[in-house]
Amino acid sequence: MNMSPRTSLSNQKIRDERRDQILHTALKVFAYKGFKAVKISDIAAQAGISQGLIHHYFASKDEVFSAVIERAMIGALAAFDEAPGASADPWEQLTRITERMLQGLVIHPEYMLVLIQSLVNQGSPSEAGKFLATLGQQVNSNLIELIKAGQAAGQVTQGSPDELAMIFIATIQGLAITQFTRGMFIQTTASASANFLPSPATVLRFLKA
Amino acid sequence: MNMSPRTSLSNQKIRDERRDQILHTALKVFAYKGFKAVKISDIAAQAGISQGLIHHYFASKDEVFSAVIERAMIGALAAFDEAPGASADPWEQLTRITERMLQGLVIHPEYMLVLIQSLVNQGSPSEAGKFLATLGQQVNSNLIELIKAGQAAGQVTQGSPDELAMIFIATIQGLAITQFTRGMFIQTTASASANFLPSPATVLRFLKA
DNA sequence: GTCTATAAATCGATAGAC
DNA sequence: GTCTATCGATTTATAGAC
Repeated sequence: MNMSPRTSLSNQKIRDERRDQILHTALKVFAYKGFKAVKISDIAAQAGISQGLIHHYFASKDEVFSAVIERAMIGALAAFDEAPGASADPWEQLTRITERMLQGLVIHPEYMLVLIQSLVNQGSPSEAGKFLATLGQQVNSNLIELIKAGQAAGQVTQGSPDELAMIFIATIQGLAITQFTRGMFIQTTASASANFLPSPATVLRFLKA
Repeated sequence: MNMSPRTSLSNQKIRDERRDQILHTALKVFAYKGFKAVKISDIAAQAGISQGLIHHYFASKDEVFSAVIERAMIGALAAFDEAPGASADPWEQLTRITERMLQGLVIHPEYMLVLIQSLVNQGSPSEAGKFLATLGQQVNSNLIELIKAGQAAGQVTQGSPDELAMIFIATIQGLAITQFTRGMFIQTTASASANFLPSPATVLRFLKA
């Protein structure tokens, strides 16, 4: 079994790309249909490969889903990462994080949707629940710290930081659903604004001191 | 076929009760697992009856789900119904509606959850989507009218009523999810407030003029 | 590495007994 | 009105060819 380094590297690259391709496709499919309603063949068809090949890269449907959830959760956490020359002003940070999340909902609604799918459906793979619980706590505590800092600076209204963080997360999650179901509840009267998400300032209004 | 009235009435009562029992059980099961993940046998087991009996009352699984969605949607609309001696003050009405919805989330989280399940999952029975679209528009326009009235009275902040209504609905939906997943993200530090929903006043803060 | 064919399990729906 | 038994269709996962 003498493999040249070149072949070995080449194969590894193909493997990585396929794996990535499968996860990328699976994200969209799972986000719109939920774990149980998705058939392996759905992902395969959308990715333009065979059912069998997916099982070559992932042992089971559960494993694909868990990998998708882990990715999405890490993406959600990334919204809290500091930009290079970021200010330390709490309110500006809250605004920027909200901005990122709202933009994320417009550009890649699948990330938040698949998380909601996993949250809402008992019977999703238990492995996926682990990522959600662990990384969800990080999101929550990051947010609470920021709210406390904002309160100390007199920018954020007084009140339980836990309660305020709960509403913030709830609003973002709810907007993801609204974004997804856009078109169902739109009035026939022309109202262009109904087609877009609210501004960060509007979302954060309930926090303003 | 000479049936005495008494037997006929008796049978009808049994039929109505069974049907109600099935829908009541199905609501909970569908809310926690989503349409596709639910087996007819799950509902049957939870209701203490046989699989076959469910098919005796409903032609298909789709039909059970649609009936559940219709019930839940009518329940959501009911939050807008006027109480007997209700005031005409817009802000008071908003507060009362919010209060009812939040109480509903605590007492019967299944109603909102099953609606979210149906909203989020493509591949739910199309019949169910009809109820959602029709009744969802009613909820939305009721809310928008109330917000406009509040703005005219100087109680609600200026801004697009559509946008504000969107955030309100998003927050309620998101809180339903939060309520459902309570326990996953609770910090180890003692914080009793993390176990409860926010007050109507806090939820409505973003609307306050 | 990728595909086709198939095995094995699951589940919605039906048929018929009580 | 209710239950048990079964059919038929769907779908995950595997086996083997290319």
